Amino acid sequence: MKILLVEDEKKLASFIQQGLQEQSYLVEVSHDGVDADDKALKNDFDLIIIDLMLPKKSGFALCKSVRAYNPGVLILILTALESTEDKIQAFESGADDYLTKPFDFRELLLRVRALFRRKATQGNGDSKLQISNLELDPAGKTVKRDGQRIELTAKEFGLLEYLLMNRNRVVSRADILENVWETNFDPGSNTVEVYINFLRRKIDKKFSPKLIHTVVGMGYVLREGE
Amino acid sequence: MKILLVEDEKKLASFIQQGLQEQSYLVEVSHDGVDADDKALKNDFDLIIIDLMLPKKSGFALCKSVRAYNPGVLILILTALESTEDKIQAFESGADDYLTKPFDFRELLLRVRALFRRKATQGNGDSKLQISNLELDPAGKTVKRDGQRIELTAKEFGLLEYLLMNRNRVVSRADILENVWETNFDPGSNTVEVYINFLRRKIDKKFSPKLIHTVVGMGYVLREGE
DNA sequence: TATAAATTTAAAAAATTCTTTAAAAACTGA
DNA sequence: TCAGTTTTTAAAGAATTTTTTAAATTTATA
Repeated sequence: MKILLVEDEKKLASFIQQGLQEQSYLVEVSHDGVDADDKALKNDFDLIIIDLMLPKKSGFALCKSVRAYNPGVLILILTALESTEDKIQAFESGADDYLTKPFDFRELLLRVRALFRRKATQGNGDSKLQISNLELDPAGKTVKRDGQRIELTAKEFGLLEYLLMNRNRVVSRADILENVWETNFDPGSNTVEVYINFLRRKIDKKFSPKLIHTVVGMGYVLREGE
Repeated sequence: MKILLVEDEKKLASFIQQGLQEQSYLVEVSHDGVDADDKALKNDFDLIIIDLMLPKKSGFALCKSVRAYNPGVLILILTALESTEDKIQAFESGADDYLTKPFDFRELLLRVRALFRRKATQGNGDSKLQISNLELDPAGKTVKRDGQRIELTAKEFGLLEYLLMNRNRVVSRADILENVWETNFDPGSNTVEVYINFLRRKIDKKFSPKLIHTVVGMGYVLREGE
């Protein structure tokens, strides 16, 4: 994932850059609006993080211009201003999200992840996920097994989607909690187990082959073979 | 996993030490920056937890110096200071993560685990491992011999994966304990031997050539030749 | 070859992990 | 607010895995 960070405060920029790189994102930094516009045009970034207060070209202007020639890119606005006015203007300029300084780095990370996730489920609007006779449509939020529509709640859907994105891969409870529940910890609760059970009841019980398998001591996996 | 804890407040240090040891991490404690620097140079720690306020040598200085001669080690900074300035400085000094006091011990544990996980997944492509007609898929946690699926438990799988990563290399019982059981000591038990035999029964007994070999007095090795 | 050390094997005991159910808590929408 | 739904917590029992124990076997060496 390639990210362009546009921030003129150099210390903050390098702090954010480092943090993102540790999460193995590819990060380029630009310190003013004109340079950023240039870089954005030449490279294919997935996400552009823009500080509103920029030299040479305002964040809003940059946002608009980038959006004009690249409708697909994600844009996250950073700013010291909390005003509703500014939020509105940000979104009107084409931003996808908005974060007020000062912020906790973890929060930035959360937003970034959420944006990518959103894009991922959006981008393949027509590419449904499937395995065996189970089909999931991320756009329409529907699930079918043997052509038969199955109703899932939001969490159930999220879990199934995650398992499906990782089919044939064993995912641990921690992986699931992190990606579906978006929390890293769980002091001894069994939410995941319970939801696996919910899913099994709905998508596996009356059908064959069984798709959800538990791998004791490791996690769960969605696959056709035993 | 070996951890060095650098914290001058002795009560807090021993509290953290105890908590980490209960999670079976190996923990050494140092009460000042100079001693810590010394220890870090002589031993091969996986993680160093550093309190910023230290006698003799500041946390930042320690962090930098440790990072200079050991780029691979993980560093977690503890501090009473909440300022963004300090966070930035911490990351600039080469820290991997940052935690503000007072903290819930479980949160510390979380961070520690996350750091280890991050480190582990860095070099870890999910490419399959194989030797002769034995194949192991780290992502799907499956093992095949002659194309035939073999069921292994978590520990058996971990052991085979380790042997496979070290194929043609004799690994001692101590190596195995450290890397598969993640403990360095074993008060006169034969767990490793027992597990080697579980594995032999499952992956070698009905197949040829034999792959697991005993090197008396040294350990075990996975290889094709005798 | 005899003896001690190291390794293998099998069985049981202990510990952990999973499933399932039920009920409490937290949301949601009328 | 209230009823219905969804999500989370809790707990018991089942299933499986891990560890221990101890005896049998093999290997090294004096």
